[in-house]
Amino acid sequence: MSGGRRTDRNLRQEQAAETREKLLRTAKALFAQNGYHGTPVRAINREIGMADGILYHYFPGGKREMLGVLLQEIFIEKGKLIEASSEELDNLPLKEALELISSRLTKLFLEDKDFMRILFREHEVLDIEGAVLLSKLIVERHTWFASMLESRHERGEIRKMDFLFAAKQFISMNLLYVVSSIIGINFTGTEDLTEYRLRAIAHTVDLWLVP
Amino acid sequence: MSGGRRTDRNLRQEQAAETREKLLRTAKALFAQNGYHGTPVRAINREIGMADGILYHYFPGGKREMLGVLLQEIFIEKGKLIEASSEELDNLPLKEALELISSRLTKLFLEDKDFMRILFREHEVLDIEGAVLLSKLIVERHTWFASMLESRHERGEIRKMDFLFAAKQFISMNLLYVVSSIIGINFTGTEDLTEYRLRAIAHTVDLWLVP
DNA sequence: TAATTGATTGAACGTACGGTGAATTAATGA
DNA sequence: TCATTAATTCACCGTACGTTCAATCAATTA
Repeated sequence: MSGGRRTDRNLRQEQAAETREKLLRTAKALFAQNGYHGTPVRAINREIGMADGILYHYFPGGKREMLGVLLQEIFIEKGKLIEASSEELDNLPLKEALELISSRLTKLFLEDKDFMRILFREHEVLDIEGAVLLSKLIVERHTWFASMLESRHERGEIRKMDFLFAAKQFISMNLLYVVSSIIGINFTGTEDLTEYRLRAIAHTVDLWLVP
Repeated sequence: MSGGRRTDRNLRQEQAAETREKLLRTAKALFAQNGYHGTPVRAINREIGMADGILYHYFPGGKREMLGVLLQEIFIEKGKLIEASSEELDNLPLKEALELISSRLTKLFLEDKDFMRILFREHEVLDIEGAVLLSKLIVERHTWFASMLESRHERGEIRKMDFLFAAKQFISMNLLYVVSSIIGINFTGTEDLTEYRLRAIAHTVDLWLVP
């Protein structure tokens, strides 16, 4: 109207993309809040104030396709986080290194806690191997962490031990808390995550440092 | 007919109890196989070859009531298992004691693995605090285990450390494997449970024994 | 302006499910 | 034998859900 020609090439495309994006964001929020099975397609449409058919215009595969798209999104994001600055860890003292690893691992899962719950509680709805991707992510960290421990041993910082298992143990302890909090069953006897993590690290350092 | 008086007091009661029991056993099997939400009431009735209304005759609360009954059953059973022979552990060498604890913990969860999955994946269907009971069961083991460690330290068998946390760590490592296998996501990078447990124990003993 | 394209609508479909209740059947006790 | 009791049947209800599609509307283009 009052504006000039056309500020963007096509308004339609732009609005369509916006609608699609709104659908995705709303679905993610509702999935997080009520779970996948707990979220009717209608609730998503209603939430953005559009009619029932709209979701199938953008996602012919329906609800399931949306979940797939969202999971891929999440995994790409997580991948970036965990890859960040692997080498700087080597130069930190054991305690700080453990602290960093622990906090990253925790963040990795808990920053999308409500949504991640779908992976744990409803992952049978996925044909794609979301679960496999996730466990690969973790298992690869085991060997990576173990080799870090080994080099620390060679530097004389920590005692000799089964490094792979030490890595598994440390990661397990952190993971169990996270998994517990995601599936809603407290296995660790702790409410306060930060305190738990700090004590876990102190305990581990105490056992690992050369006597 | 050919038999004498009446071998049992009342045939009706007997058959009714049998029907009720058949319903429970069938429900447990189907719940384990397909999950709670994945098991229609009709499937249970069809499986025992009876009509649709029958389930509500014995369980007015429907499907949900059945799950409640089954969970109580399971928890009573588990309680008995974990209580067994606490003191004999004290007299075993560290390695054997850890082995026993680890195997009991594993058995506790895995002997009803398929059914336990409901607790982890669908426990939101329960008003009753099945999850709370379960975590209590675990957390109480932490302190029990920690005090066992402390007395071993006083006997000079193991080094000084944060005993509560040592207990948590050991139990966590075992639990994570079990939880992984129940929810179907491999967090431990291991397929063979027995080997995993043995190595975990060897690693732990190595760290704990007095140098 | 007129034709075209595709985004959006909303009523409707089919199905699966949990649940109900009056009718039926068979065992029980008088 | 007959009345009573309760186990069992099954047709039926209401609802929630995922999904479809012909119709409508608005933006774009010729």
